[in-house]
Amino acid sequence: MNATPSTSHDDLTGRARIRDAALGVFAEHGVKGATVQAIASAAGVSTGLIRHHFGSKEGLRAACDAHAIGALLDEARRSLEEDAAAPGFAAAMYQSSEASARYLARALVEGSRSASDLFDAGTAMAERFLSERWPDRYPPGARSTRDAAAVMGAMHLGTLVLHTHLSRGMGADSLDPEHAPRVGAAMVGIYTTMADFFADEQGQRISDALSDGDAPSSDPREHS
Amino acid sequence: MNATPSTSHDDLTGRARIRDAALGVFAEHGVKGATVQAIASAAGVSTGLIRHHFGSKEGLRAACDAHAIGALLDEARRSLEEDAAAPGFAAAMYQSSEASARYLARALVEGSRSASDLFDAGTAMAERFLSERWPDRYPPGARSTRDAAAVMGAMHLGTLVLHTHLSRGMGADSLDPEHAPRVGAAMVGIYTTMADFFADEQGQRISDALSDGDAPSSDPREHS
DNA sequence: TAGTTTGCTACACGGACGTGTAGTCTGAGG
DNA sequence: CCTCAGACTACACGTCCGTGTAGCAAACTA
Repeated sequence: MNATPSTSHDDLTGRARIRDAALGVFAEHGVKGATVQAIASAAGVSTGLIRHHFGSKEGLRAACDAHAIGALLDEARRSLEEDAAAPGFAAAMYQSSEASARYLARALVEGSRSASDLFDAGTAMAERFLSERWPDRYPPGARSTRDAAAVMGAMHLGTLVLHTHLSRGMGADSLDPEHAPRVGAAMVGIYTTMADFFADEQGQRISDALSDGDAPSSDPREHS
Repeated sequence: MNATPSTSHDDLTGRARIRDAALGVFAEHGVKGATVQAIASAAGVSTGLIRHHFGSKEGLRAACDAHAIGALLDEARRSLEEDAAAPGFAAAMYQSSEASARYLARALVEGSRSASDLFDAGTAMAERFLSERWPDRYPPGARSTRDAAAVMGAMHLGTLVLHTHLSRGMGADSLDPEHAPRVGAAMVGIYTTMADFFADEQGQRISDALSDGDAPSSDPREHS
């Protein structure tokens, strides 16, 4: 009767087929853009069966949230309670399926409780990571620390949410496990390269201008 | 009769009010989730007037694309044709209104021709920026260069697309011109800090693992 | 002043979609 | 053999929403 327990003990059944189909259709067209008819067709069942199993479209969406994000969220919260830096969380994110990743990307934009909680958990982990390792630059609880943690979360998840455009630019599916490491490698390269840039004279001017509160004039690509 | 030319010579009129209202409703609920009735109510007009001015819902969407993204796209393309690094483009992005930024964020996820073109233009600028400044690390046309440019674009635009979550984490609207510079400042800090991290012993291991093609095990927050 | 265009509204049509209902089939338990 | 529960389907209902039509009032033209 409850939704979460039967997420994986019962797979291959109609219920699981519907959920997997919904994951894909929701990810591609959004919750509003997806129709139960399209999901039913993709799963090879009738619309009535969806209602039978999930009660309503919103119930199906909640089940998708629980399946695609719930496990990640649990892992993230477990990592936050432990003292050690999260080994399980990163592993869980990596082994989450491509379909779940696409769904999560949509959920982050369309607004989902689970997705928001996951973002907040990631931000909390980033804040602890920063303030434990560089307590002088990122004092725990300071505004600059919270800013940096939130921006870091947004930047990293940006590669997930914008995977369509990212894949187009890379010439390969950025969510495919075969190509995904290229994203991480590129990020490391960007970090070191941009650090050099902002240490230079011109980059320093931009950095100073940003600290003052006005826009720079020659930074290629800044957020809106 | 044609749609694009009258985007700004005629403001304050009903047409402009509809367009501005649509920008907000589309940004908040998505194109599918938005109803012409809701847009009409927000603009204080009837649904018939929307049809009179824009022909259809899709026509209104195209007008929103042209208004919110067209100017940015023109500026980006102009910057790409010139040799100098884009001063006008960054300035245009900064002075684009908050409503346009929200709309662009949605358009990037829901799929819009203009938004995709803008992402590609930004990626092209980033690629030129990288390969001109560090030709040894980022040779023009190399796969690693294209990867880095695309990832850089996705990361920077991630702070725009995920502005809802980012604002929650920062405790202030990240799109508000008053608080937006904090985002840029945080990014600069993250670049320098993470460069230090990846230069360390532990970070080096992660960096090496990413270059090999398998997932690391202790990086807090990696893309899916 | 008559005619035309333009901005705008009210209202109805038709289709799509979420939801509700009744019913069939299969398999397990007594 | 009976029955009862669960999986599953077919079909109808009601509503929402995009679209189409008709028409009014003001402004501009001649």
